Amino acid sequence: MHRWSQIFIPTLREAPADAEVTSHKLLLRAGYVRQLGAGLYSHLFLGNRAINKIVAIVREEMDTIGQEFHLPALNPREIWEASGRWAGMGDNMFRLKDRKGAELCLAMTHEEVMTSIARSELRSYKQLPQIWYQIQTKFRDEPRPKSGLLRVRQFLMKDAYSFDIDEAGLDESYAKHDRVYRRIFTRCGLNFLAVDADSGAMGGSASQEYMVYTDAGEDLIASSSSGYAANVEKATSKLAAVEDLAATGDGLPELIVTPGKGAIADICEFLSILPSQDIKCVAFMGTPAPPPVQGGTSGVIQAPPLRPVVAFLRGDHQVNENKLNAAAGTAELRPMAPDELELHIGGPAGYLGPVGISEVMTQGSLNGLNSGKSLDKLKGVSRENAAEGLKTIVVMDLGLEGRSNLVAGANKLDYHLRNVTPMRDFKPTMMADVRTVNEGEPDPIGGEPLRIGKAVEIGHIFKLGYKYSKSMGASVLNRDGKETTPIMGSYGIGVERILTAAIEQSASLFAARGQADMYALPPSIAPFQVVVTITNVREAQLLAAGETIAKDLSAAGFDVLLDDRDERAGVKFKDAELIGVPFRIAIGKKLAEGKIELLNRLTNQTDDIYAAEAVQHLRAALTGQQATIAD
RNA sequence: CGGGGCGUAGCGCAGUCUGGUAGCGCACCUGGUUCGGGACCAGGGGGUCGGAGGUUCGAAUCCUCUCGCCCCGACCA
Repeated sequence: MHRWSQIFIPTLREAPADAEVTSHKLLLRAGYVRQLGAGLYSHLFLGNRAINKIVAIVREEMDTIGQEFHLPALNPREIWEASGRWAGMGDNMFRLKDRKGAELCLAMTHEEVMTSIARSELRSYKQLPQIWYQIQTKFRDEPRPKSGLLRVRQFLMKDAYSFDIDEAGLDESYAKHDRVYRRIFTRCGLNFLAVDADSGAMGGSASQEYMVYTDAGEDLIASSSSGYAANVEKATSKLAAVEDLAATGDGLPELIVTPGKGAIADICEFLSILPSQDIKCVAFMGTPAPPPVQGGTSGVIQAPPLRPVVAFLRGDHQVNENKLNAAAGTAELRPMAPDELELHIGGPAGYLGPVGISEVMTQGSLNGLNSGKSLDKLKGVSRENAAEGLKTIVVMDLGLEGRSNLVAGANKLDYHLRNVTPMRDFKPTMMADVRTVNEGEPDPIGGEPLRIGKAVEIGHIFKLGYKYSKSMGASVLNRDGKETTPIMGSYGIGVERILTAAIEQSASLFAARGQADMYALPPSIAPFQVVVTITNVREAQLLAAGETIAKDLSAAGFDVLLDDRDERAGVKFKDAELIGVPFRIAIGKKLAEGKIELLNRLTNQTDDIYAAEAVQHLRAALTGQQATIAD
């Protein structure tokens, strides 16, 4: 039992002006944290208590599948060179030198250290599988720390790594983590979603993120009631059928004069067609993605040429640059300049179309390009940014598949074409899903409308494959006595983000009830489960009753904070609310009838109960609140 | 790194344009009244105005440089 009169809980009536995000304001006002610098926070008593409760849950659940380690946060340069990430991490890694001048870094993650242990210790398939985890401080020199505890430069992460002999083993380790993660987040009282994540250009192995919907989040996710959930970077949807236009004339592409109708809205109005009957063109120059396996390169490499990447989509669709990057093998896209449009497509902005692009790269050439082979060049071109004359990568979105008689730019100022039918009138390098899903579209599995919203990522599980075990040379002997590279997975949970997400989630519920800037934490992670508020400590009976009840609750195993301060009741009620403790017992006037007041802040329900029955009532309220954990 | 904003008491702010030696609310300390929803009265403590340099008789205020923090974007295994 803790006495409020003797502990340090610096609550603030007003939030510092620097805090903008709800959870940030509340964490500061409630005295959970204080800021030391950009992306650096001190956890005070309450904050640390909440974090410790989260850590305890994570540990308890992780111990059911893995073994806890504790690795150094300070790492020598060598192991990061071995994996190729000393250079790859760039400015995001904190680097320093020791007194001898040896280079070190503060680890952003621990694939390297774990793999180095595996490399030197694991010898036989009989030792596999292994799941090793730790709960430890990570350092990342974020370009822009923000949103309180959401994006910081030093934070607690539970990171786990699995080593298996084969893919089937990895699948199992991955599934174990998925199961355990769901239990952890459920026990922490979060309303979360597991979503398909963009596994990036490398490898293409599976990856799943655990997200909590909140406006404070930085990711956009799409989900539906049928259980579909995906990061918008990757999400897709079913498309309702669109009625094609009837052919005109001989049914072949027909040039029409459309002066000043460069915008889709204008051309649609001009021709009385729907945007879905028009072909949109989005053109980029793309920086090639790095090759799949990185070496420990330290020399200067000549930058590979930019690639002309042109996407054609339905007029009412938006291009998704992540998907387009994946399709074109690029890492970054910038819009084409007018002379590049002319060069690679052959038309002016506003009148770009797929018909008549003379130099379309073939799928085969693109594959070759992505594996670092031959360049499929366009002859006789000289412009610095013209990608050394690379042929144009034309990507047709699947939303155009099977369509006919569409309207498209004619690659000629003030002209469009009608009767454009994909595959007959033009052939792209490839067809791919490169559009962004929209709110309300039917999801691809159950056809239920998609909800799109911001979310914060609280965990991520990832099938790493052989990237680290191979580059760092870990191997074991298999059943046949042959050297075999173990396959790895890595799995992370952001501990502070669980706290932040829980506050955001609760605050939005309170806001919906009309109570601004209020929240209550789930009992499992709240710094205290209950506050016993003695409304007036100068009344001996109230004080004595409060002491007794707090002692009884404490003896019964609850985390109790006794507010024995000599303050007015209003101040104490306000503070009890601010610190987000889910239950409050008020000892006041009704004690004359032997009664006290139990407030469940999660349900906003108040009950008068007999003082002598406080323990049983709180126990009942707590179990009623405890989320059921399904296995 | 590009764009924007802000640094004055623990927190929120005014004062800066037009230079004259710093103020308000909350918090804090003392005394009194009050006591179930951030009390009231009286008295009090606390600030080299982010830092450095310059202009001036005189700088929170003008000029130069610099540091820090926040927001948008870029970035974010």
